[in-house]
Amino acid sequence: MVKTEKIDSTQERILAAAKRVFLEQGMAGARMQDIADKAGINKALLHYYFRNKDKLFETIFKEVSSQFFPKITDVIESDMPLFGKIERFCSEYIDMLQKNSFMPMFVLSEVHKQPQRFKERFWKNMGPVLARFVGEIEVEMKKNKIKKMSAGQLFLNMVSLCIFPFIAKPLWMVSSGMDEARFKQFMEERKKEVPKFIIESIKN
Amino acid sequence: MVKTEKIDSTQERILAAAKRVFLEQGMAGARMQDIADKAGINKALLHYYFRNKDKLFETIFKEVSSQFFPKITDVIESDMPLFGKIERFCSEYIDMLQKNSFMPMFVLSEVHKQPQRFKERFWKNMGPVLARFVGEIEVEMKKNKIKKMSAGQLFLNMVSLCIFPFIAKPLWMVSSGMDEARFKQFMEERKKEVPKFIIESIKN
DNA sequence: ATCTTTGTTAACCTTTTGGTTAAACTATAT
DNA sequence: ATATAGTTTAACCAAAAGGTTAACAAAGAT
Repeated sequence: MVKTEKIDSTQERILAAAKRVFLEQGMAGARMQDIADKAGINKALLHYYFRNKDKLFETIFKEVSSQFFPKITDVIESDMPLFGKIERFCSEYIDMLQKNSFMPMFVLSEVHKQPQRFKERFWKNMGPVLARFVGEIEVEMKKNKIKKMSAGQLFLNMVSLCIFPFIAKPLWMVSSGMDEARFKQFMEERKKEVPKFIIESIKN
Repeated sequence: MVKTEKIDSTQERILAAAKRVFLEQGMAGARMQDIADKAGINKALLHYYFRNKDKLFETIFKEVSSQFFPKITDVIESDMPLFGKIERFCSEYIDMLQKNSFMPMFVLSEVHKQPQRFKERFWKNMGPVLARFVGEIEVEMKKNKIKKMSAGQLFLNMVSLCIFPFIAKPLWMVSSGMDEARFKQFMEERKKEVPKFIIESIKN
């Protein structure tokens, strides 16, 4: 029906605008007026759809963060060899971040400012996912396929190498003189470089 | 003289308070009243010392960011072998960040929000520093001491592994269940783990 | 002693910002 | 046609936040 279509389109325009503004400015820096403008609507209408800034933010944060925490499960449960899994994880994760390059800064910055709130509202069953990956790594170590090292450190290395470049992107572009296209290409190379770098380091 | 001492002590209390608040909340989230309270003074006095929020922020940002951008020069110009330099760089940098763990998120988040402003006001002669390090790496590659790879990628890997853990610290603590002490220990181990990880990967 | 400069405060002003209201418009069902 | 429920807006409000003023205190300089 026409009605539903229109409701959806307005709501979607709001969500799209809110996402853009929140990702760029963060919760504290975002202005409701700015969101309304970018959605092409009146500010009151914003409050009609989402009672207040907090509710709107939470909606966006939920959506964005659910994407940010990668579904490692798929990769782990596949029956590839460990190195293949690392390759796939890095490559797919970097690829996803490339399409949402503001995501890491947004999520981590907000968690940074309100870790307690984050823990209470968003941290459901993320623990097991990490634990499973760490577990698998430890198995490979015992089988002597890879060097002995802290699985936690290795995991942190992996995500650091994938995520950090997007957090440092503006700084990196300014200091290296790369433009958007060149940066994209640089990240493209990284999809292969990062897993190679990791595997080279841990293989026995 | 007594006079100067008192001026300094008030100004220093302001700067200390401002640093704390800006590092925790960022420019947009920081409140002048909050800074005044934490410095134990009237809000008007804040404006007496620093004309406005922007000026105060700039003062803090300058100070913090100058620390954040490490003086690689020292390390590079020393006549250690490359691997020694990498070890020293990582270890010293992680050590410094451990004493200022909010620094990375603060600097990068602000650069992220206003890259243009940052470029104009703060980006003086940082280029050469990076270039020099990259240059040295390329020399080692030609001497076949290390594997051939993009020096830019390698440099980005290095800083990623050093900096990212502090950006993800709150998230990591929540998801791994580490407390402050355990995290500190974890980072302590990292001072050796990171350079080891890198060297293991690049050595020929 | 008193004049001047510097430091400090309480009270006030202005702008920004999140949020509300009441009225108008739209579409659909009766 | 008209009642009704949902959508949209202009105008408004209250609180928060940045910033200013004018008066007062402290310390030196004359």
